[in-house]
Amino acid sequence: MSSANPHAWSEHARAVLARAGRQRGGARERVIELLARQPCALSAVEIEDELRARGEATGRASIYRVLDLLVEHGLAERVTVGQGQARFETVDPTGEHHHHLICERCGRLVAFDDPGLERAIDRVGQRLGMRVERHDVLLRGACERCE
Amino acid sequence: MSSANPHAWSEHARAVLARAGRQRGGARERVIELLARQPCALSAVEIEDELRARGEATGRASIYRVLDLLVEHGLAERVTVGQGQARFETVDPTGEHHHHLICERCGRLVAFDDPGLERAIDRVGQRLGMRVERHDVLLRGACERCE
DNA sequence: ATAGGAACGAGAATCAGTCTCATATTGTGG
DNA sequence: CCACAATATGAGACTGATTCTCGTTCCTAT
Repeated sequence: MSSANPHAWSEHARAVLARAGRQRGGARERVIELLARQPCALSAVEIEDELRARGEATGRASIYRVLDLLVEHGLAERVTVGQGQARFETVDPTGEHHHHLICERCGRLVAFDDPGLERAIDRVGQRLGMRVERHDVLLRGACERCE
Repeated sequence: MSSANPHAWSEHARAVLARAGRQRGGARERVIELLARQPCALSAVEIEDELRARGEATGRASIYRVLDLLVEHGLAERVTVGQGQARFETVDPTGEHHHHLICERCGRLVAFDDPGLERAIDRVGQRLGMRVERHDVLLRGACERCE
């Protein structure tokens, strides 16, 4: 789930990085632009392939660097959906966040948010005396279309 | 978190696999026995090393095969904690399950369960019209010791 | 005891992700 | 506009986990 306005996110991302003293660069620009217009999380390999397909081939190392940088600055989130690869998606500047639900029939990945779930997680953290800084929730099952 | 009674789990696992028409075999037996007595999730590599250390060296392919088989039959669960490797742990035959909380300072992995969280997840599924068959929850932060 | 399907194991292959290092860009101060 | 120092980039080697291949060995129902 990218922000409703892809442009807003990419602008925001550029601003945050500039403020952090980062110079601009082609690879970064390409990754940011691509990520900005995605409806849901992409893996690094998908990004690499997609950029190459568009004739904007970009070094793998740069892609991972940009992704790390975005995550580090809270601009993107690393989503671990499957077994072996991480996916990345933009984080809404307003701070809203969400979780995913994956249909094990068709592979569709859907984002959702739920205040009740967030509250339940907060309570767990308190109960266990742990400072929960982040949490990943992934629901697996059959989506409406596949049921 | 294995079942309170490791013996019960390994017996159960053997029974389920026998019922499924699987033959017995040394590698499987070794992995099941090892898994049965673990307090928490082990990675495939840890299993391989631990077995070798005990003089029960077992082929890597067999370990992964056994693990897949266990997951397939609902006897074990794949827990994706970090970036690059999966961990596996026994699933209690009674159906009870739990989630994990990882301390990002010391790497300690702790299991917990929480009915409130389960209820919140059920509600999300209903609200979204999805049949949620499984769910993964991972809380990341600082544990009491590290805070 | 034996045939045929399972299970095994060694090691090669794959795949995501990381690292290295030489080169190219960027932005600042002059 | 120029030089320079900091940063960004890319090719490709490398790593570590997992998967694949395939010949061998083990089970178990006749």
